[in-house]
Amino acid sequence: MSDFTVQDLKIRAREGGYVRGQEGLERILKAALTLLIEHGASALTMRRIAAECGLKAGNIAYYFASKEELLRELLDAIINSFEGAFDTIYQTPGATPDERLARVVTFIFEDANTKASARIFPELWAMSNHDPFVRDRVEEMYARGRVVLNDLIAEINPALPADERETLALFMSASMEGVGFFAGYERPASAKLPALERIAIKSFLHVVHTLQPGEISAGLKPGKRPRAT
Amino acid sequence: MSDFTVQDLKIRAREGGYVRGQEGLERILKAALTLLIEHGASALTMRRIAAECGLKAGNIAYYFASKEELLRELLDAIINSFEGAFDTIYQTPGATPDERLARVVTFIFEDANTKASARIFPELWAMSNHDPFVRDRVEEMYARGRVVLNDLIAEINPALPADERETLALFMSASMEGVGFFAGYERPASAKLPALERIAIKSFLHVVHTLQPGEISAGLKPGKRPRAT
Amino acid sequence: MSDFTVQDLKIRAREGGYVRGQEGLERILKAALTLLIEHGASALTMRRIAAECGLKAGNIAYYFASKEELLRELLDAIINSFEGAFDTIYQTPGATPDERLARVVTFIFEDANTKASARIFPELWAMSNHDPFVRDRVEEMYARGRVVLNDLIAEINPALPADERETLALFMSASMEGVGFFAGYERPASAKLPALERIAIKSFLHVVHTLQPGEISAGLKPGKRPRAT
Amino acid sequence: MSDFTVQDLKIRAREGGYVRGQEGLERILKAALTLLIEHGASALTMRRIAAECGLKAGNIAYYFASKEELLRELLDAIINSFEGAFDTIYQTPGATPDERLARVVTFIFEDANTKASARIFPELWAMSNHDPFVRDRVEEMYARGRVVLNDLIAEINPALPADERETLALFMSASMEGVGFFAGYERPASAKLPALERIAIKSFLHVVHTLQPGEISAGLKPGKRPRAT
DNA sequence: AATGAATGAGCGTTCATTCAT
DNA sequence: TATGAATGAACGCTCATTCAT
Repeated sequence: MSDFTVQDLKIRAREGGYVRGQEGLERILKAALTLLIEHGASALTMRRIAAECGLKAGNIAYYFASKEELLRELLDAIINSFEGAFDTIYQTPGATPDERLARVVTFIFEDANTKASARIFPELWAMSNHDPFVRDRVEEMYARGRVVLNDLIAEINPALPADERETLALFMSASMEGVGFFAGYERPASAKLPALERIAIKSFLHVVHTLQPGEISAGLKPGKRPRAT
Repeated sequence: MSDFTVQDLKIRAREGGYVRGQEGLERILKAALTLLIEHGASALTMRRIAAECGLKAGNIAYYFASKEELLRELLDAIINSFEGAFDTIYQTPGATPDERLARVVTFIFEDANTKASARIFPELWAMSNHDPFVRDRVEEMYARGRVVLNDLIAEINPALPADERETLALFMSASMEGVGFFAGYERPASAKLPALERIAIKSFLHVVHTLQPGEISAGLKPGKRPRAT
Repeated sequence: MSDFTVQDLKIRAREGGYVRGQEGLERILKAALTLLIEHGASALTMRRIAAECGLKAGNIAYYFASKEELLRELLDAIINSFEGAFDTIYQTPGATPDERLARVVTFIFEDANTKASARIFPELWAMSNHDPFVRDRVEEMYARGRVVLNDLIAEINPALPADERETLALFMSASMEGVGFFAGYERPASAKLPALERIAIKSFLHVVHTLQPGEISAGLKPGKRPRAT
Repeated sequence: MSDFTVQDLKIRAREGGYVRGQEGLERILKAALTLLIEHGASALTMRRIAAECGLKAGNIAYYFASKEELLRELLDAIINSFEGAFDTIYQTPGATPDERLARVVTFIFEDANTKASARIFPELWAMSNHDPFVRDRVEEMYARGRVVLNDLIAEINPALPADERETLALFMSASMEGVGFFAGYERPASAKLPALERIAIKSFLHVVHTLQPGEISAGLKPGKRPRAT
């Protein structure tokens, strides 16, 4: 995933379609992805997509009943691609759980330094604000990504109950996403990515190792907690 | 700021205008903000803004020479409002630096649970991607917010050199922003915000207290570091 | 007239108006004329006129009930100015009628080489195509200019009946106007103006001197006539 | 050409289009020409053109990428039409050069008495004032028309040097244009066209026959010349 | 006498979509 | 499959005009 490009877009097979039809479908979706990356969601007009893939606007209607349908298929393809990358990379073997956790962080940060990720994710976030379909798909993607973190937390800190484990995974995932936004590809702070990565690994490992069951549960005044650490 | 709403938008005074003109200006910018929050940046068309505030499109052009100018004034007003809130809240006195840091985290997370923040910030991020003006203003706002974190880090861990302090402030700020995205207002995980807040406070305080000068500098394999924690 | 500028615009006195009112009126009309000369009839919008004279668009409505009224007053002022110039210069004394006719031609050609004339007249012609008011005023102006030519023709060739005299005056006037269009100020052929002037004088004088009564009347095949000359 | 109408507009073939597309193109340009003739250049708005030819404004944009492009194609079509007419009529054989010159004058004056010419040319002149593209195309058209006059002058008065011949052709062309403006179709003086035509033929033939080489060159006081005729 | 504020109509243009070919 | 042609709605913006201040 750290070098995901337009070429890697995973596009659904066309039901009962001929080879030619599948080709057209892929050309259209890859053109749309290129535009999304290079010029943002506002560039996703039927005409521009058509121009980008050498077809005419009218022809796109043959493949997609509406623009909305096109966008949803594009979103599916994008998310499938990222999820595929997640699967591959999370399976990377590592000596200890700590090392494997560190490796996941490294991978996420490398990905954030990628043009495709740095451009696509903010667009997805903005879209998901007002399009429930996008919101659900994006949420689903992240949930799937958190599974790996969850497993690692369970290995490192088996005493932690499942819901607290999930909250912790969410914290780490969200934290890394935030760092990606601020210090990703072409961001002014992107030079600080290695240092941020070390901070992330250090603090994540510490909290995973030291979090006590019940420590983050409700009823405790958050303002008081810190001193206890 | 944690309950910032459209009503709180800080709008510049109109020079030499009548009362009616000032009202018009405020109606327009508040209508634009409402649309941004409720329907996203793509809803910011002159006609929709006009309809939202009960004016006609031509009259909007009387107040703003171009749509771009309107958007920039809106952005200024939004950011001024947030910065004003920052100032107020950061000045809240606290017993110890740890407590004040915890309070900042609490504040940020409360704000993330606000509809306005949860809706506005993702839009700003998406706009930033293709509008340098937006990017600069947003970046400037966050930089200003990091100053407070910086000061707190310096109090807690005076040995840390300035650049590492800044990187750490960036990490915390970005981390909180990410959590806000995932667990903010109307997000499925928003119920977990209190727990996430405790994790954030715990891990931030730990890393601020324990980070050694040079520890995050280049030359160290990030994959090896974690074990040291 | 050969050095007519915006400053020379003759503006009607404002009935019962105060000094200040007269000033405003003149500022507006001179601004309009400047725009007409510099940027053409399409630049004559209320806003641009207002901006040109330092007023606001709303204020122009105080002086002129409508844009049409403004344009008609502008047209009156322009035509009065040109007619005034006609009067002055046609009265220039000359030794012989031939010399006076030559002097008129010289004057007309000098005027054609003027920025104001070269810019204003084509606009007037275009306007007059679809605005009867403009057409009538322009026609009236030229008719008045032809009176002088008429008198000169009567002096040189007294045998010519009045209607043929008028036709001849019309021919000369129209001919000069055409040359002005092709070789006037900033036209590619404007360097040829002196030579064109000599051709005009030579041919006009010849035809005025030699035209026989009835020679141009109907009933004669125009295709046959030439050989008789 | 003397009876050039909208129907005769020469419109370029549409490449690779359907029959329907060619029809659409012609409907649009003819509608535009009709508006230019009937209501002037200011009537050439996309919506009015669309209404005139029974299409919708959006469809005009399908044929022409911009209004400017439409206007340029219209101008090309108009000028091609006039030039085509020029070619046809100038080739008309005539007994003597004098007769052929007279015939050209007759033709030009007949054309001036045409609604299309009387309306189109003033608009073209006005457009020329602020649109270099129009200026160049119009100038080119007239230059092409002058070639015929040039050839006739060379036949009648071979001693005249080329540049003086060209100046003389310009004078005649401009003179006729001016007469067309004053006495063309629907002008109050249009009844006098036959008489003006005879004057033109008489005076043109005289000056072409009698002009001496060098006579119109610089150095001679124009005010003195006339007496010599 | 002048400005500020507002309107309704229209501008050139782009958009997603439909449908015949 | 693919294009050409057409539509209706909306876009940002300018216009002349009106009216309260």
